[in-house]
Amino acid sequence: MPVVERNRSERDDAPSDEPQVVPLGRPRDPAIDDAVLAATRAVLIEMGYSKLTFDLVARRAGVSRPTIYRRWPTKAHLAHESIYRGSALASLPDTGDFAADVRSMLRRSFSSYARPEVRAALPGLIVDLHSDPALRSSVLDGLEQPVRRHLAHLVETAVARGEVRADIDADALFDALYGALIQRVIVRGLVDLEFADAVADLVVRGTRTPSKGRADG
Amino acid sequence: MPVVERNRSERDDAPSDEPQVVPLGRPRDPAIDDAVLAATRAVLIEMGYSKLTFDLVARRAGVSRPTIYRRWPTKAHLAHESIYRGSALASLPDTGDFAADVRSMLRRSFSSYARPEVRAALPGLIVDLHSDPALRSSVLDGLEQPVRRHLAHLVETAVARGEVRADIDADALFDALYGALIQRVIVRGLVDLEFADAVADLVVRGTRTPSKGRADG
DNA sequence: GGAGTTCCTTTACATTGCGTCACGTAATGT
DNA sequence: ACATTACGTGACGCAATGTAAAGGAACTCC
Repeated sequence: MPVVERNRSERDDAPSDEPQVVPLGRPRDPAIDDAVLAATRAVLIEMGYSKLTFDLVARRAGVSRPTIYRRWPTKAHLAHESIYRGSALASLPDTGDFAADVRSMLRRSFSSYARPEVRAALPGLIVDLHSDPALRSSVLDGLEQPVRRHLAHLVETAVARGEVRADIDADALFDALYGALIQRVIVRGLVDLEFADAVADLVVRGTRTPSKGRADG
Repeated sequence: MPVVERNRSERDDAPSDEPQVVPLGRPRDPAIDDAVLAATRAVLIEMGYSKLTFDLVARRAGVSRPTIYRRWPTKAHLAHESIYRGSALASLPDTGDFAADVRSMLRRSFSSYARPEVRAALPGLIVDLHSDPALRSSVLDGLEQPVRRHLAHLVETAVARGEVRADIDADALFDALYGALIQRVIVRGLVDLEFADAVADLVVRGTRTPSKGRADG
């Protein structure tokens, strides 16, 4: 689900009902995509986002610079797609146990953020997203919005069960949960899974209706 | 309290007991410092951190490029000091009311982060701090550590009063509170003070000992 | 098989920011 | 006067950017 509008359309597995336009000319070499993205991840890990350059990635991938430009218009696009691979965040938990579901969501996100290339790329990506609203919205639509919406759903049903206070704002809750995660893993560089559990526990306690507060630890 | 080691030492108001070394030669023009930092803030707001350039700041401040290099070695140093001015975070609240103190802390930090130049600079600064451990530690020592320590003190006394559970980790609590704030204000760009209050309330509720949970909204 | 199209590489180019230097002049202290 | 530092000007080599031209390669359609 590439966020980027590639020059050549219809390369992806989207099973559209369109008449399946077969592209003309020599096809792109898929091995080059993989090599470039892998090289990008390697450079991100070893040198960080700010020292990531097209030239460096090109040399490392054994590919020419114009070839990379043909696929990704900016460093942000390149870095984003390089860390997107493997972020299979499908199948969001919905067991009916609010605390367990929140904890599970946060754990999955934690393991995504904990990857070294993600830790190296995210802050720089956030900077660039500020100056490219188009990329920003497509990144968010693809990655963040589904999770945000799912949390809103979990909150809604938990409120209906009387388990969570009705004045809880799911949007603010998401920012609190994921902001904490980002601060811990990305900014501070600490990758302790216990933190994710602690934050989930803390926040879930905070959302509970006072009457139904359980007394366990 | 500049985080940067300037070339010319002892320029600041630190009332050291040293024999007060008077610098030789022509003194630095303080007006240049102000002009450059103001220009930096302006460029940050108008163009963002990634497009902030020594040349741009120099032209805007009516100053030569080498003059800026003489004072600040890197863009990160320059940006940091430009947003540091006015971040008077002295006098941390300690009234004995845990909830009120946490809320007060977050509100103050909120108003710091809400400044447009801070919002524009922070993510880029975080990136650069990753590749410059020296700058990183001096920035954190000056800005974050005092707040972090103060929160630890508040937690400690609240635990002693039986108001907060003993297994609460103050360090994790700080990351949760300030991560949420950063996510909301810096990453998402929303500057609603209500969020700061909501997060403080949420987290404080989560820290309470079950037995002493109050039943108000 | 040929035409048309796109991919890829190589080489090159102008542009921009970086970081530093040398020079001349100005402003302070001893 | 003298040493020392600050500042502006102009210039330098370096690196990355983004683009372009030219030539061979791979593919589809006719």
